[in-house]
Amino acid sequence: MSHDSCHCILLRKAARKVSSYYDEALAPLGVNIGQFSLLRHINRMAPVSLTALGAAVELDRSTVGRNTKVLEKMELVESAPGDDHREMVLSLTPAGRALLAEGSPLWDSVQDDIEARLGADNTRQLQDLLAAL
Amino acid sequence: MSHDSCHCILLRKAARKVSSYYDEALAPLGVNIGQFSLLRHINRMAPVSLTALGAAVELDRSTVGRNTKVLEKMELVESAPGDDHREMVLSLTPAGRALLAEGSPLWDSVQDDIEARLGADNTRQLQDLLAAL
DNA sequence: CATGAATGCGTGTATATACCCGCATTGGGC
DNA sequence: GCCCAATGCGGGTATATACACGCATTCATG
Repeated sequence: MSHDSCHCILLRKAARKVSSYYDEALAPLGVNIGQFSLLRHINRMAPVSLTALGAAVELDRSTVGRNTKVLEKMELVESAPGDDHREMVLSLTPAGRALLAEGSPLWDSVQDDIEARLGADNTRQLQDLLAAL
Repeated sequence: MSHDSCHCILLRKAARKVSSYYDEALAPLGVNIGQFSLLRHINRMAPVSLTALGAAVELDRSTVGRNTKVLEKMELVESAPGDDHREMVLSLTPAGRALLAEGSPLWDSVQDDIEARLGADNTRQLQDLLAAL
């Protein structure tokens, strides 16, 4: 069987490699794919709490908190106390929205490259397989 | 198209999720899948330098150095200066070999579970697709 | 309305991962 | 045999990620 290559390690390698594609494309904007993905989610969900954002991106709340703090320092995201004073609600700054607009075509192009390399059927198949894990 | 879900983010999610399967199985031994994978490689390649090990697992040398340092503290791996005095060569301690023997069936069982869930054909397909990325 | 449970966060700690810099050692050209 | 380039490493820094703990706030129940 395939009892030599660990599925987990192969997945990690693939994730690192593919991440680097997106990171390179977004590098001119000074953000990486993880940050860009967060910006997209914040844009769509704003004003959004850390907990809700974490649930949406399936990352630990503390992870999201630390990652968004970097985006705040870059002045792409701003946070304010929510109506519920326990919450911090996040939204994009104008600069954040601008970056999203600039980055979208770059993101699209990486996405298209990957789909072109794999083919449409294989792309769908890959997504299905990943979801089935 | 699939222009909503980022291939990269999906891959990362899948990698985290699958990693957790292996991690849970190996938890009784006190190591995670990344460490277990390193132990396997060191066992196969010993005595091996950090640079060679990094090339084998496709990780940065400094990453491998830091990860193996943890394994050294656990006394699963030992390091010694190589013939070339710039190199540090790694090998498993008896405890490391014992852990590898104990862990192998646990690793196999996660591997089997995944393959059973996907099916043999899909497993192969997934590996091919990951390699094509 | 008062109090204990639940919720939301920040921080500490640990691993994973990369890149860069500086130091030590080695090796090749002369 | 000497010197400079190449190689190997450690440590600094930065992000990614999770879990556990403690604090503040809210809410539900009596």
